[in-house]
Amino acid sequence: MDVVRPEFVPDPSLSTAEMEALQRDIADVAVFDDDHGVDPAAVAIDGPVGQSTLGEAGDGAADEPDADRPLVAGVDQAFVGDRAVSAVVVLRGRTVVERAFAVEPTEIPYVPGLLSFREGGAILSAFAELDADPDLVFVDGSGRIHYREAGLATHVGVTLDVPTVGVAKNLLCGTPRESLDRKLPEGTRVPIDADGDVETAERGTCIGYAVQTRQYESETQYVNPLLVSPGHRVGTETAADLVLATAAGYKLPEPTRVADSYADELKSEV
DNA sequence: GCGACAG
DNA sequence: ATCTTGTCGC
Repeated sequence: MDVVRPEFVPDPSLSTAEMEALQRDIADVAVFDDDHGVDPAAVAIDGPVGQSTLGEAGDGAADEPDADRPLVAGVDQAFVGDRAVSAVVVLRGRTVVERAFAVEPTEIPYVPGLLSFREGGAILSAFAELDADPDLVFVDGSGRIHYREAGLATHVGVTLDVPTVGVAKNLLCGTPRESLDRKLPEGTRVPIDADGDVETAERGTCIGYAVQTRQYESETQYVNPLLVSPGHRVGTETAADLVLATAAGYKLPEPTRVADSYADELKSEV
């Protein structure tokens, strides 16, 4: 996959003010509505909990049950010393059809709100190595849940012009409509509203959801929800639907989970 | 000055 | 993100 909007490629050498200005430009062209053709039901991974399997080279369409299903990718980063490893995995249903990666030196430290300038370059390089063009990409981090509505998932989605969903484990900004500090049942979603920290959105606008993909049986112990938001060309509600549909018995959606372990695997080899 | 802050 | 042992549970 190649960059479609070169003017948005993250440049770590920009000043903070320039980075923030670029994010505003990105948010201006980002589409937080459905424009993707992916039916959550078509990407749903159901049945018993099981690991995604690597597709075999000789698989023909005849015995491939997922042949007509959408391609969904997951991307995740790991760090080795001063280098970032970005790993992309493409799934069709539960089958891994392609993997790609890139290793690049980290130019700048992590700064909340400017994550895409630290990790975006490696991600784009990994996608440049990818032959497939996925119908949807899950990115590890926020999308619209961001100070300028231009988080990592939005930045990557707009630059590649591919539908993306942001999946984060922690909340960057915004206010949950109800407390998340309690045990939420599996399948629950709690709206995240823009607050004073979100400069570009009217206060009260729903910019994402806390999504409970998994929960324990136990009464006292509980799993924290994921924080899901549109990256690009996906609506807020649909972003939550897609995450719930692709969570196969684990907290993380399957594409993200598989990209996670691939990044770990690469870390040992690099 | 103090608190908050994706990965 | 990363540094790390044991431990609870299916």
